[in-house]
Amino acid sequence: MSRYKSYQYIENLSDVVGKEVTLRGWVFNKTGKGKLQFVILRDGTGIAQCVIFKGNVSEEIFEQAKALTQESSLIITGTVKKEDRAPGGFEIDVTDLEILQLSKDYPITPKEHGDSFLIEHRHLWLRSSRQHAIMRVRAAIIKAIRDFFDGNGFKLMDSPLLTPNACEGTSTLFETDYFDFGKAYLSQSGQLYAEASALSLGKVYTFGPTFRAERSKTRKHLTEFWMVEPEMAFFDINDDMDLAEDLIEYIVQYCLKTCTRELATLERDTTKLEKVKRPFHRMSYSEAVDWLIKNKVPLIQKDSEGKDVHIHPFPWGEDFGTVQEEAIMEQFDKPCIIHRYPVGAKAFYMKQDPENSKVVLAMDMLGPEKAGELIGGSQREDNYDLLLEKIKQHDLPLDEFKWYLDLRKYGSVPHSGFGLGLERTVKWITGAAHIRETIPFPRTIYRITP
RNA sequence: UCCUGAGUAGCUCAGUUGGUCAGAGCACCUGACUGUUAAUCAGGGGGUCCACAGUUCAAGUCUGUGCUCAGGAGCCA
Repeated sequence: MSRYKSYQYIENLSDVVGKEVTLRGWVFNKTGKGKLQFVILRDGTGIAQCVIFKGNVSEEIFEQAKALTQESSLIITGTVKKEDRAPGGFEIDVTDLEILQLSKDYPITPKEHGDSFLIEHRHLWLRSSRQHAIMRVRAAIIKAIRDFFDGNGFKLMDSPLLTPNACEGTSTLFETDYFDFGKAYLSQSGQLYAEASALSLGKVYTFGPTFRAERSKTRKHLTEFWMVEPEMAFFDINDDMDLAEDLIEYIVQYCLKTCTRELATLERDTTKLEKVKRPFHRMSYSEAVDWLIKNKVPLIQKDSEGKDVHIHPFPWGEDFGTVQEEAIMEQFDKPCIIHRYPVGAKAFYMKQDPENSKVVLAMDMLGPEKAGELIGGSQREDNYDLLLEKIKQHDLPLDEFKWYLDLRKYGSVPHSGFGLGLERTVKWITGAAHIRETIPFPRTIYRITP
């Protein structure tokens, strides 16, 4: 057996009550009272209280214990006992300890800190209990996503990150100058490639980072974020919405089951998450507009002087902003899908509704508790001529989309898909105040370090 | 890009109408303490009040410009 397999971790202490163990970790906190020192040790899997009593160890060991500082690294040996007074529920009666490195002036104290101080110390902030819990929930959500798709006949088919053009034709792209043949861009969506993959493997998903050079500066936006995008041959918009509901229900229920301790650390009200069961709410864009009009929610626009202008009643055809989405979601305690948006509000590749040429077969899933847009998806335009027309209308470079049009030329089928924003999902489930807490090292418009 | 707000000790902040106004708590150092949970008690060190210019007898405080940060709009997941 290799050596590391015998390492004892705090999360498994319940198996070794009464035995002597050796733990490796960092000083999370320390308090003392004369001849008695309490060291809260963290090892990545949890925290355990280690007690050093002057009478039980050599003078040298006791002096070392007294000198320990926050985030010093150490190896500690002692007997495990169950102790309700101790954080974590177990206590180590220490017989020996070895300091690996004594930390000095660790910047993040157990007291309060401001947002910008913490984000500047993100590399250390990750060690604190809330951030630790959020990262564990993030890992659980990623596992839930992969388990869900792998268990339902999907194949992982990753899309390239370097692309020759904008997927949705907007100008919010990061440029690179490396290639001799001209500019290349960082991908803002893997969808177009996922469509090609779906026509090979049937049901696929692509899961990776995406990049948006939008100059957004809010607690819901990142410049670099992760997105999972399933794409399914033969799925229509209704299948697409059903799948989105199944996925979200699975993720939330998986987290409730496996992240009890983390959600408790985060003081998340889990009764709200327990309500996230199918069927979710659904309404068409037109029904949503009727609701906004009935409830006197205006369209808010800026005039030439930058002042807000409230427009009553909400005009059909305008896209929803945060005000409209939050107003609609206030009445619901589980997600709501809004579908069949006006043609002008959505991307070029979305299929026109055969029953109403003014709308496309698009759908957005909004989360409760001000979670915002979690999912955006659609049935794709599968008719060659209509898609060609749309590409021309949007002034997109036809050369770059030739391969994409081929998908409608050689065995075109109805197909659908959607994108789920990973960090927005993490933010919602953990109740994190800001999206930058939901990714290990956030990239935003004014921050690239650490 | 636009709008709003903030910048004082390592951290979080107070500082009134311009005049003992360089302050507190925490962190750190020294000492006391056998049950601490953000321990407690006593003592100690620690400052480019974001920068520059201006008004004034006098600016942390008022004015202007700049810098940095925050979160909201738009855009989006």
